[in-house]
Amino acid sequence: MKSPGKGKITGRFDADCLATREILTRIGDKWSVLLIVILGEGPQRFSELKRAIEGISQRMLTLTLRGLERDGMVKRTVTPTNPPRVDYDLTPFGHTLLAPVAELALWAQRHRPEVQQARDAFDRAEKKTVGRP
Amino acid sequence: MKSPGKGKITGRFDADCLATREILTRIGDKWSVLLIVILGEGPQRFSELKRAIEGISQRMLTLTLRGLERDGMVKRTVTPTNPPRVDYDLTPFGHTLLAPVAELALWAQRHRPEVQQARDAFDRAEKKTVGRP
DNA sequence: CCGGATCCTGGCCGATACTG
DNA sequence: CAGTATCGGCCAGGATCCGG
Repeated sequence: MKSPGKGKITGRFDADCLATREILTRIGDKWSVLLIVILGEGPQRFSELKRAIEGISQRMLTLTLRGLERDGMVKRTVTPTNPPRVDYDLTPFGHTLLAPVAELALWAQRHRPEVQQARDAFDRAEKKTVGRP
Repeated sequence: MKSPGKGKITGRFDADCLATREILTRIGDKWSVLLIVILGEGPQRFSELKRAIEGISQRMLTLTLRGLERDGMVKRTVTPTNPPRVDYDLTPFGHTLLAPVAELALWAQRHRPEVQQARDAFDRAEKKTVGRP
């Protein structure tokens, strides 16, 4: 988030929407939710995660994990063998987030056709408005 | 694009996580959730929304509303008086999204202190690691 | 194997000005 | 009042090299 202090948003949603925006900024990025869901199935090492996701860059995987770790949702465990081994796991706190996130994911899966349909209809309508022969 | 035709992400999350990413891309932006919540209280006209949010630019309000309308979550109603009047409202479909979103928002409000705390702890620990006197 | 550092690009978003 | 158009800054995020 940005620096608060000047942050007056609506007046009545003050704390509520600030909190919501904060968490949405965390998990609303490109990879966080996916990581949370995958880690929800059990601990994984770095390279497993990287292979599991397959579209993510090493950099973003590291950054996203760091962010989640910083907010207490992910636990990072280093085993100083050679070569080194690093495992990531959801904390109990992270698990409490898993529930509402899964809820949202479920909604997404259930209603995807409707969204697609609405989207197509909208685009068709727009095209008609624009293309006036 | 990596593997055209055979888009394999994780193998089993294929459709699920695609759908999730799609919806998160929609509502994970800067203003969508806020708009959904506000519109959840009833229909509002453009200028009311603009005043209600107070930090949003005219441009982003328009764009966000368009996006939500495109996906079938918001209904736009024009009353061709003079000056013109445009009302926005959640569709029934939009209302079904309101529930899981509210769930998430609730989580955010409930757990904000813990996040803050974890964040602080993490930053302190990092500082200790860096600053070796 | 893990992840830090650096460069670079696309797009998001805000500010402003202009139409109907 | 409601919306479009244009410009510009900023940052997320991908590619790559390097170091432990």
